Amino acid sequence: MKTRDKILLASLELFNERGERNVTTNHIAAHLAISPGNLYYHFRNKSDIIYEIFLEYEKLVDYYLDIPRDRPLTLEDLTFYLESVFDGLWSYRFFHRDLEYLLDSDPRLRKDYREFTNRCLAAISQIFEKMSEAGIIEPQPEDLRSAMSLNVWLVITNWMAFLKTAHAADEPASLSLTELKQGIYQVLTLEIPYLTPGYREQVMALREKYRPSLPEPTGTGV
Amino acid sequence: MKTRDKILLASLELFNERGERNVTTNHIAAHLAISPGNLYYHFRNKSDIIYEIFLEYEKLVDYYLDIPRDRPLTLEDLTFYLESVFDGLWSYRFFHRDLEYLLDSDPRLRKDYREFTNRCLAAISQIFEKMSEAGIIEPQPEDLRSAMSLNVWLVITNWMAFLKTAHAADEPASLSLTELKQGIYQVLTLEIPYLTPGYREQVMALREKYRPSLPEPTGTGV
DNA sequence: GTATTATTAGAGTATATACTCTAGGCAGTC
DNA sequence: GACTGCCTAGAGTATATACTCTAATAATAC
Repeated sequence: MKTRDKILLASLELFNERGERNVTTNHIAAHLAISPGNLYYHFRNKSDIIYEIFLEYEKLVDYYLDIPRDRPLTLEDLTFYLESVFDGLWSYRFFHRDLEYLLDSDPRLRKDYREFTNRCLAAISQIFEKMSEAGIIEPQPEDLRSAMSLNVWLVITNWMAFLKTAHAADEPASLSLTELKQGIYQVLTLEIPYLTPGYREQVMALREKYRPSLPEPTGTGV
Repeated sequence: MKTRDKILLASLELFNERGERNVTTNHIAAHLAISPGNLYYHFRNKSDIIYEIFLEYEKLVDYYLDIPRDRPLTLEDLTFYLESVFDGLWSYRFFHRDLEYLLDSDPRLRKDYREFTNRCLAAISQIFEKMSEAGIIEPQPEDLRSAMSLNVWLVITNWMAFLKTAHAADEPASLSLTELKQGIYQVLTLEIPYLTPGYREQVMALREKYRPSLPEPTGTGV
């Protein structure tokens, strides 16, 4: 593997583990046992590394959220979208953690991320539309659909942050992909009232699969 | 005003404006035209300052979310809760921005914040319960109510972060309290399907007041 | 007034961080 | 073997950051 790619991979790994704020370029170089000079030969600065990682993330999600135009949506599609999006979120989980700071320090990233958000919102909205065409949910006015899409987006992108704050610091391996996917339970909660009688039970069963195991997802602990 | 209080106030102001990460103790001291030594006479470290600000925030929200036990809830109550919570969010907006980092660097804060979250979730849940008692929304099973409360919490606490990312960097005074309160529109969106026929119109009218003025709240801009 | 305590200034420090610069190695090519 | 272009090492730097230390000043108590 090329040094350049190794740097991207190691950065992503360290960022995810410790948070971008706690990972310096020197850490990354040390982790790879290469010199800082070497790292800076491949990337102009830290922002550039982050930007390239974002491009990967963007590509991945765009790929997942490619909605078929030629056929109606199925429940399997819905499951796939949800699972995929949370997988992506997990793989690039450092990103949403320090989002504001990252966007403030890189105008390119800010612009791209804004467009990315808009694409995601449009995709979510489209999924709703096709779900109603498929008779899974009741049709909704445009208005409501876009407000709901936004709520879905808010829940998805912030579920992880919530989980982290809900955890006690000393809990080992304090966040797992399984836990993260309980976010799907939360997203499906948003859709419950709109389900058609024909699909209600199936979706509720799907939702049940992601129900948090603890009585309270926040884990009062004390 | 005592120096100690001035430090807290200036810190909050600077944190809100520039983000905690971009504000050093030296900045705070300089802003107040006092010496770093003076600042450290009053606070052991930066974490202590943040912790005390959190205590204020906590106190404020706890005060707002004190649910009356002796009488049913009205729509005015609901409006008050929503307005107040977003006011609080606005006044201490730096806090949710760097939340994860802050919690990671101060175990005290982590513990307190977790309990705070649980109290808020309980309050939201209670509001739902009392709203159904008052006949504003249909009664819901405990299960659904707590999942919905969590969604409300996610939307509320992350609405601001979303707004900031949706903004272009160069927009002047890039975030206003008015805009922030469009979050109320999003929260009320969550409740629409559960409204009773008797209250539906009133709540929808209330929601309408907070509707974003732009066609798309994300402001494609380009 | 004097003693005591609370506050303040301001220079200073250890450490970290992002990033630079120079010198050189290594692979291929003629 | 020498030239070229890509890659790498590693020492080094300017700046920032959180925080300390000492001495002086104001406030208060008696």
